[in-house]
Parts: sequence; structure tokens; C-alpha cells
Amino acid sequence: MSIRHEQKEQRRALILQSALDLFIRKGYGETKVADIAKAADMSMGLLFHYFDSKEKLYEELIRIGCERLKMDFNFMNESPLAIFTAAAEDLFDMIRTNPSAAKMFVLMENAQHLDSLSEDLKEMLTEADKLIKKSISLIEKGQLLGEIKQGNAEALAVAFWCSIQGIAQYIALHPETPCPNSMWVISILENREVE
Amino acid sequence: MSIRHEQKEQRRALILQSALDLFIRKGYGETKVADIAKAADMSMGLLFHYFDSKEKLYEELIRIGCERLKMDFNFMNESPLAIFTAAAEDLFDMIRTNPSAAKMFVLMENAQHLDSLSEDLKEMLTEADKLIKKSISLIEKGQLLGEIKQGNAEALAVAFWCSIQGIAQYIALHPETPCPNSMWVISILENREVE
DNA sequence: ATTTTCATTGAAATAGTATTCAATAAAATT
DNA sequence: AATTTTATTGAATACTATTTCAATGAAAAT
Repeated sequence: MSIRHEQKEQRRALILQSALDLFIRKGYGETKVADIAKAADMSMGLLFHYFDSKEKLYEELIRIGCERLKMDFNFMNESPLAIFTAAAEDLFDMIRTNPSAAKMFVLMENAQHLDSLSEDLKEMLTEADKLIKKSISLIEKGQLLGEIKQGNAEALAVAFWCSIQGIAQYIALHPETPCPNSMWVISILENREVE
Repeated sequence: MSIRHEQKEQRRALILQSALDLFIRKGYGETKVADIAKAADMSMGLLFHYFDSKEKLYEELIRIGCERLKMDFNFMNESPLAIFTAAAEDLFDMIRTNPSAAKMFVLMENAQHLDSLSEDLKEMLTEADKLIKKSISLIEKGQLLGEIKQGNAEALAVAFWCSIQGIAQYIALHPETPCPNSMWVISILENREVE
């Protein structure tokens, strides 16, 4: 059980990789099974030997994405701005060093708006929105401390997370581009008034 | 020639509006003509009375988007940072006041990665990338003047424009959310070192 | 009032895609 | 070496989505 077993894993991985790239470039619906098979250099028939359906393949990708991208930022002892700084650094490191992680990031975002998705998967995916909601109170705390600039806390949270999202998306689609510095998005939050 | 003529315009507008919303939420491929017809409360047959095909409908939206969103930032006399500030203000005003403009913004971004699109439309759409390229020299100028922080100019341009893109996308999909302040994304570029 | 035009529909035709399957070749097991 | 298992393909099938069309009714023109 060696040659076959190894090849099986490799092929599965190749399919997943090709599909991920196509899904984030063209979207789920415009990506045809034929496209994926072609990108992975195999017949459509064989692809269905590895995955029951296009949807199952997609769901597998989301499951992998959930694994990799799960991150809580619950360092209760640190200051709010330090928590955001650490989170941004982690994400940008991931985006910079691991191209497929950046792609995953985009996939997860896109998947949220897809109707035909099993309920348990949808639940996993509402993370992003929760991230914004969870940030609000942290931002308010930082504003009291004078670390974070004044303004509507929800709008600040949206600005911060969506900037990262937008940048991740660009880097995922244009991997050769120099990756921005994580501190640059921190300046969205940072209060630079002199007290 | 009044009742019919008015209704015709209204229906066309309603189709375009419904389609735009669906396209940015679900993507082109996952949006079925049946969905659009249902959202616009008419039969599929009638939809095809107004538009020759799903693709033509999509192209019409892009054409409208190009009209509305065309903007050069060629104020050669102003300082680089002032130019970026003005551009960000314009865009955020648009996003804040006109929900369908925000949606257009997202549509245009998504459309770039769509294969099946006539060449002339594709050409109109490469704007966004050009925007980043055009910004680079302006950023370098600002860095020399000390207005804009140090760092790779292309990466700064990506950070700036993609942040706006990410925020616009979120607001388009969640119109009830409070809109971030345009100055917040300017702080991505702004140099706050004391000279 | 009659005719013409056109908005509208639902169903039928067409086209496009996902999925299955029977046949084959190659690897593993006996 | 013979047998079983499984990877692989290309064609057949089932399914889904788009597009066309003939029929109907309502507005406009005569």
C-alpha cells in the first residue's frame, strides 16, 4: 500500500488546490467541474472518483479553511490596541508566507453569501461578522484609554477588518505583489492626537 | 405613448437593480435568471423581452458602472496626500449616500476576473489595477515631501486602495452599517513621524 | 369600433453542466 | 501466475438553466 496511497493523497491535494484557485478567481458558479479537472490535469470522471460532487469538494475546502483560520484573540491581559496589533501581525504573516492561506481567507469570505450550503457549514462561517461585533467593545475600551481614535466603534471595526480583508483578497489574486506592512492598517485605529 | 413608455423604463430599472444586488451577493454564475425574474417580480419570459441574455444584462450593468465611477485624480497642482484625501472623500461620500453606487463598485471589482466578457468591456475594467499603478509615483513624491510614510510604494498603494475596496464591499452588502470616515484610511498613508 | 402594437405568460426547445457508468489498464494481493 | 482491487477514461445520462415561442390580453392608434 504505497505507490497508490501516496498518489491518492497527492491527487486529492492537487484537486483541492486547483479548485481553490479557481473558486476565488471566478466564483463557485462560474467554475465548472471541467475547469477544475483541466487545471488538475485529469478527466472529469476521475475527479468524481475523488469527490462525490462539486459541492462536497467546495465544502471540504471550507472545512480546511475553518481549521486553519480559526483564531481567537482573547488575550485579556493585553491592551486593546496591542490585541489588534497582534491579530493583524498574525494575519499578515499568514498572507505573506502562505499563499494558499490567503486564498482560503478569500474563499471563506465569499462562501458566506452562498445559499446552497449546509447549515453547519454556514454556522462556521459567520465568524467574520462575529469578529466585527466582538471588536466593538474592545475598541470602546481602547478609546477610553486614549489608545484608539474617537469615532463610531462599529465603523472603526468595519474599517479595520475590511481593510485587512480587501488587502488579503488582492494578495491572494496577485501573489507577486509586495505585501503591505501590518502596522499600516493599525494606523486606522491608532489615536495620534497629543493628549 | 406614456403609460407603456414609463413602465418600460421602470421595469428595466427594476431588473437592473435586482440583478445588481444578486450579482454582488451571489456572484454571476450562482445568480440564475429565474432568481432575477423572481426578485423583479416577473416571468423569465418577460425578462428576456427587456434583455437579450443574462450576459447582456450583466454587461449593461458594467457599462452603467463605468459611467458612474469614472474618476481621474489629476489635480497636478495639489500635494500628493491632498489628492488621495480628496479621492477617498469622494468615494466614501458616494458609498455613504448612494447604496447602488457602492454595489457598482463591488460589481466592477468582481467583473475583472470573469472570463466570458467582451474585450472592450474588459479593457474598461482594468481601471482598478491602473489606479494602483498610477498611485505609485504619486506616493513616492509624497514620501520625498515627508507627507507619506516610508515603505514600499506599491505596497502602500495596495494597502490604501484595497482597504477602500474592502470597506465598500462590506457596506454594499450590509447597507445598514455605519460608514467609516474617509480620513481613517488616509492614516494608512500619512506620515506621523516628527521631522 | 377596429386594428395594430406590444407587454406578458407558461410551456416547449435548446444548450450547458454535473454525474454516472461500462470498459480498460495498472497496481496490489493471493 | 492468477485474482482482486482500484485508478483512469470517454461516452452516456440526468439534470439544470437559458432562451425561444405561440398564445393572450391590454394599451395605443386608426
